[in-house]
This record gives sequence, C-alpha cells and structure tokens, in this order.
Amino acid sequence: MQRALSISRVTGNRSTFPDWYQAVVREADMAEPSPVRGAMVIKPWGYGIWELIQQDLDRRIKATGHENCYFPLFIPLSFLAKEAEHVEGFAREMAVVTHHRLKTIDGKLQVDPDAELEEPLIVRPTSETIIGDAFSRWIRSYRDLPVLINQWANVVRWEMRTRLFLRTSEFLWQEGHTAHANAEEARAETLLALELYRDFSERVLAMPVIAGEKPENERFPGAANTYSIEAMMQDGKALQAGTSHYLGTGFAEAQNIRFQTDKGDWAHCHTTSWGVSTRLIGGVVMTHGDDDGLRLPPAIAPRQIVIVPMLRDKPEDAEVLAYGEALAKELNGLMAFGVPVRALLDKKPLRSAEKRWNWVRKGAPIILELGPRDAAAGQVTVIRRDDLRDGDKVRSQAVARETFVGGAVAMLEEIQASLFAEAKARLDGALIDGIKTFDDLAAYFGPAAEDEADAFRGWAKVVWARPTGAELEAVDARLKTLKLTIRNAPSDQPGGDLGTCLFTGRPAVEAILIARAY
RNA sequence: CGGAGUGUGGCUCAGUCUGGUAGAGCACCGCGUUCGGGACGCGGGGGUCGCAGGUUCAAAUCCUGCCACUCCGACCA
Repeated sequence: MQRALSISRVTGNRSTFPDWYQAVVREADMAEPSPVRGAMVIKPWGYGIWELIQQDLDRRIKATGHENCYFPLFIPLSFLAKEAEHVEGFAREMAVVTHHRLKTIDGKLQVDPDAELEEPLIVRPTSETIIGDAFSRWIRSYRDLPVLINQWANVVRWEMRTRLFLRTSEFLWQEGHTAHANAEEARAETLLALELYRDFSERVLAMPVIAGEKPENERFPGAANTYSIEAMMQDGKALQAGTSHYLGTGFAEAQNIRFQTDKGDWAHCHTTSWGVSTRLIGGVVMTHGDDDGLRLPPAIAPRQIVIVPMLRDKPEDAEVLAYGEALAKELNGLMAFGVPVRALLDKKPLRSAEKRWNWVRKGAPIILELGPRDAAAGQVTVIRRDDLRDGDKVRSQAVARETFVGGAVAMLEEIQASLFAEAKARLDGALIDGIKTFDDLAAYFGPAAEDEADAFRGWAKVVWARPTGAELEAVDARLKTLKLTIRNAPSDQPGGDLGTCLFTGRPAVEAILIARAY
C-alpha cells in the first residue's frame, strides 16, 4: 500500500504547496511548532542538517580570513537609535526586555514593577550596532584594518506571520561583520561573501541560485548596497537565501568607528555585514523535496547511507546484524566531500518496511537493505533516494558488497550532482527572458487574485532604467498589484544594447529578475 | 494591526443546526500470525470537547465575554 505524503507538491494547484511543505517538515521529523509563538523546536534530524551547514560554511568563512566571536544577545536600546534608517527598519519587530525580576503578587507570578531596567534592552534582531560599538574601541589605526569577524548566533525578529524554517520569530544564523580602510576593500569583501554563499549554496546544498544586487527599495536598513542570492522553489517562487551588505560609512559615522591613516589624519571605516540562516533548510526542502518527503543532498545529510537490516526474530538475524555492522564500519571509514562518510545501521525494533519509509521521508540519500539473502551472497540491495521509484514500485538493485563499497563515495557525489542538475534545469527552464511590456508581464504571471488557481510560474528577466526614489516606488507599487517583486539585478549581466526599460520606456541600463517571493 | 476561518485523545477529523452525559481513522501498548516492498487479527490505554461565566433537570451542542491557532493582506534572513 502506498501512503506517500498524502499531500502532493505538484497538482497544478499552488495552494497545496504550503501544505506539502509543512507535511515534509513534519514527516521528515525536522522540526515542530513550539509553545512559543512563531518559534520552532528543531529536532535532531533538522538540527543535524544545520550542524553540517555550519561546519562547511564555517570552514569557508575561516578560510577567507574571518575569525569567530560572540557578542551579547541583549543590545541597549540606545545603540539601535544611533543609525536612523536601521532603527526604522527594525523598530516594528523587536523583542524588548524591560524588567529583571518577577514577584508573586496576589498569588500570581508577575513582573515586578519595582524591577524596571533603567535602559530597556532589545533582543538582537541583528548585531551591527553592538559589534560596531566594539569596532569603535578595537580600531585605532589603519594597521588594525581590516577587521574580519563572524558570529554564529540566534536572533529574534517579531514577525507577524511565521513558517517553520522560512520565517520564525527566533532563528539561527551566521553574521559576518567587517571593517575596512576604504570603499574598494569593503565592496570587494561584500562580493567575496556573496560569492561564498553562491558557491556554498550550489555545491553543498545543491541549490542553484542567482546572485545579484537588490534594488534600492529592498536594501537592508542603513546599507549602501545590498546583494542577495535567490533560489527558485518548486512552486516557482523566489526565496532570498542569503544577503551581503556594503554599509558604506553610515554605521561607522553613527558609531564613531574611526582610524588614523598612514598620513596621520582621521577616516571612518567602511563596514560590511552578511548572513545566512536556518531558512536555508527551508530552501533545501522546497528545492529537493518530492511526494515521498525530503531528499537531502548527501553533503548535508546527517546520515548519508542508512542500512536497514531485514530482521525477523529468527536465528539468522545475528548474521544479518553482524554483516551490517561490518559494512557500516567499513563505510564510515571512507571519505566523501572531504569528511568521513556518515553511515548508520538502523537497529531500531521496528518493522523493516516501516524503517525504510522513515528514511525515505527523511531524505537519506542511500538506503541499503540487508537481508539473509544479501548476507549469504555477500551483496547489498541499494535504493537511491534521488531515483526512488520506477513507476509505482521502489527501484532497488542488488550489488556485490565490494562493488558498492568501492563506488559508494562516487554514488554520493553523483546524487549530489543529480539533485543540483535537476534543480538547475528547473531554474533555467523557468527563467523567461524577453518580456518587453508591463502588460506582457501581467499576462505571463496571471492575476494576483485567486492565487490558488495559479499554475507554476517561474521568474522573468526584464530590463530597466534603474529608476530611483518616487519613480522606483511607483514601479514597486505597480508590481505589487501582481504580487511581484524585484529580486535582484543578476551579477551576470547581458552585454550589448539592452533596449528600453519595461517601466519607463527610457534606455535600459541593466537586467533584473522579477518573481513572486517568499 | 485589518479580513476570513478553526479550536473535540499524539495527528486528521465526525458529532454542534435539532441539548440527553464522547466517537472514527491513523498513531501508541499487549498477544499471535507476519516480515525482501508503506501487514493483518484479537485485546487495551488515552479526551474536565480552547478558557471563564450564563441559561437548563441536563451543555461539546444554546447565550455572553475572553484566549489561541491557521489562512489572506501589511512586514521580513
């Protein structure tokens, strides 16, 4: 009997996609809603994915010269007030600590009115201000620059609506913060981080992205330039998967981050910040998941090869288990993606069919079934999660044990590559180029109302004159009527004459991506 | 914060209109038969029906107030 997920992601009905997403997160046992509004409990399988993301990314961040630090969770309110745009951007979604003690009053435990803090503390929504404060103390001379630091932390943004991994009131992330002597270096740093994210996303998450600069109205509050990587989900919507900001000297001026140059005069630092979060996990689900659940790229699978022994409470069980133990040990001695292979012999006392499907739902890249026949013949039965079904049947193949072990690393790499290729083909195939007028754009994406009835739409690449200020706001408002947003101006720009701007009719200066977004 | 909807065992829900003292499927536990393609039979545990008032002989059901959650908007890694 087939159960699958009971919710398909592809029925032509977009409204099922969010349900499918939630079903995958639940059935793959990654996370669950918590008693705290908008905050999730990340379960071992989901957290295991995050740890692997952290490990790989951390290595890359350190390899580019950054060092890890840790700054306080609480930020004095006055710090935030220093950068005007920054405050305005975050003020509406802040958790604030105003008291430091509880008291039982009339039999009820409540906030002690006598324990009010002199200055309220905010729970960090991001750490530019408190790190900037440290920078102002750390930096005295041009010899101190650049300062290149990163922190792994949790942050809180009091969002109105939340979704597991994609938008939670508390989330985990990495935030890089750097200070430089001049704009050129800081801009280069911003692009270095962007490229690091692009490469990481594609190689490790097998999630193709388009890197580029955000239009002025989508910038991080207080930033001079904001860049993003954008990934296409299986419903055709865009997910901002990472951002990198060139902050100019705005934060430095607001926080007095100055240094003496080699000529003895004073200059403000040029700063940057960049981050990716647990949202990446949501992106992986919506990029690679299918109707049987999650499919994990092997590089971030907490268990890459799971051995399911076919146990039947009979004497030959011992033999099967011994065979499995030895195999797991041998596989764990191999290296894939630069680290030891993560293989597991699943000895849980569950029916083997049930165990197999649990691992299918969790997205384990390779599942090996091991029964008495395999033990006797010195073989393994291989199921690949990226190529699970042959029609309605599960596709499995018996392979000699040595052959499998010898090719296991290559198979993991192949799965990694095939997941990427599949997602890349979807992105390339759904990135439509050449729409020239707003009406054509509207016709292509369909009406914003009755969104549920919408078929899959990809992204449109159009050209524009990069309007600013009020003119840009008008463009944004027009797009909003179609629930469309400008994602970014891809770093990889077409050459030659671009033609005329879709919005203003003036000569176009760059290509931009337009899409519905998360 | 605006609009709509929903709160009943762990999950999905029926029962509410028409008041009579709580059900199904899945999950869980036990026993048996099974086990290489998402098992079956028998037995069992688990719910003050979101909360607080009210009406009534009697409330999951009717009335009032509150709370929470979901979806759609505005906001966002």
